[in-house]
Amino acid sequence: MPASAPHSGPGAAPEPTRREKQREATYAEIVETSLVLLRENEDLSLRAVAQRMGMTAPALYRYVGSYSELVDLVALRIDQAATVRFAAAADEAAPDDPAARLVLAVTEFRTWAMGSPREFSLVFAHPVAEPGCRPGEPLTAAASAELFTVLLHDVWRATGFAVPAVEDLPDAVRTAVLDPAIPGPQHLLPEHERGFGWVSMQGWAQLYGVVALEVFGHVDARLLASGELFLSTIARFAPDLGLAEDAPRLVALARERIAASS
Amino acid sequence: MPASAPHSGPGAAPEPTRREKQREATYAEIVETSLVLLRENEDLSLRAVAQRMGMTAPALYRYVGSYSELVDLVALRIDQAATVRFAAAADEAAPDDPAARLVLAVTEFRTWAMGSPREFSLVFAHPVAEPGCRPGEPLTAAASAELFTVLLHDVWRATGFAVPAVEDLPDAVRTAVLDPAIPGPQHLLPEHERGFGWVSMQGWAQLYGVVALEVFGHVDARLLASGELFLSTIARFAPDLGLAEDAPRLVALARERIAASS
DNA sequence: ACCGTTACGTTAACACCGTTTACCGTGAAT
DNA sequence: ATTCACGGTAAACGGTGTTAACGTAACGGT
Repeated sequence: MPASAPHSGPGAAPEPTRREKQREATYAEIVETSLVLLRENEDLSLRAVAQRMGMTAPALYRYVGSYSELVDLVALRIDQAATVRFAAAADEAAPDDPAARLVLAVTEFRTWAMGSPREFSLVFAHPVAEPGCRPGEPLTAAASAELFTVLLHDVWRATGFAVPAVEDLPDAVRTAVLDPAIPGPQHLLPEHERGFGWVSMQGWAQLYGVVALEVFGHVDARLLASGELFLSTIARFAPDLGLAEDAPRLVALARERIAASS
Repeated sequence: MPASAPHSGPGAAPEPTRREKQREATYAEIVETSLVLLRENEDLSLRAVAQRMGMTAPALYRYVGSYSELVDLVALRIDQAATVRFAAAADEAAPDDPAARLVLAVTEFRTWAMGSPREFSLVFAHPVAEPGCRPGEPLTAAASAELFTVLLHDVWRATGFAVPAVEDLPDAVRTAVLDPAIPGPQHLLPEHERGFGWVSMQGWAQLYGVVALEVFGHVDARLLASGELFLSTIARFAPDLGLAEDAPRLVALARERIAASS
């Protein structure tokens, strides 16, 4: 370990050397080139990425250990990029309207997924959990999940919807809720309010479920295009979030956004 | 076209000649060999299938037009085989207990999916809908979907749960419901009762969603193993099926089955 | 019973893939 | 100025889907 740079006190910034910056740059270029390939509907391969960068395939092995490692990296990057898109959608609503913010974000999630099915598959339909992955480990590609959790949390603060008591939860749920796998505001909650995490997971299951169903097309094509299945999912979940009164407005908001993006 | 066989009246059975039977046999052997490969966690490739059959890869092109066509065929076969498994699970309940039959079948669906993630992915996380697929076309690999529709229909006949009026449905939903993409008992319903199809689709979305989420592991691993997310989905949907009173019993039934299979 | 046609299988080859090996120039560090 | 790790290359191995050319055996009609 080169303690290299002078004038760097212990714990100071890593002081990236020229080599390191160069390396970091090509690292980023590799991932970015992969994104371009996906966007242009060509298949992602080491040779294709290398060729677009003016390199040869074996050179990439100086940066990634294997093809699947590249895929993991790309999936992480996609998740990040998509998340800023979701966040931007949320920001189209007023800051004091957390329900609208949540609805806009999840609607953007659906729009993005249906417009970028390859990317969606890479991030959300991948064998993310190896059997050897020990339980309780934080999930990868969780930036979007964290965003949705935060937005849901804001709704909770606004409506104060009912949340199950921690002691009433089944054992497995309680231990999972007390030690969340997704980073976010749950960690700051007092233990007796951690039931919120359970509602959050159920909501995520609803959202992921209907979007995956639509993306993979296991539903009537006409229904799919209209987005009514997605809208009905929102409408059905709204009451659990203390938004029974707001449901028509929120569904209209989502419907409008879907219509605008098609 | 050889009108070949003698004594074959018009419209009679195709009277399969020896060649045709032989062809059909190898056709089936190809698919069956593919299933074995999947079951043994080896990757499905034309060469691997051919080798196991004592043939060479190009010979398979006499039967399938391409690799992806083989995959489609295998997916169809998997769906069929899995469906008989789900039906067998349903038959473990009394014939006059349609709610239990439905719950056992969907629980078996989850168990199967988590035990055979490769097969599940092949059938349910595949680009089933090409952009050129015109709307209203019957879905492939719909045997399981049809089974669940039938079971749900039996529940409806028993409990008579509320179903939306056809004229109240959004346009896209109404046209889809009046001309269902999934074969099943909906076709026999009078038009004013076709709202059942909408409930059926919503239920399918719930089931598919939570199972896909669990299979692809985008949820806390401990939660996943316990199956509580799946159970809560059942509990949440039961009231919509007129099974509010029955919910605890049905959830207990599902929980018991999950515990037995792990 | 013969013959032509058709179906079914082979081998060889092409283009692509991930991955490993051996080699080598350049640039940073001592 | 020398050393040496880093970042690149070309060549090669085994694998994939796919096509072309070629043989052979079985069927159908006369």
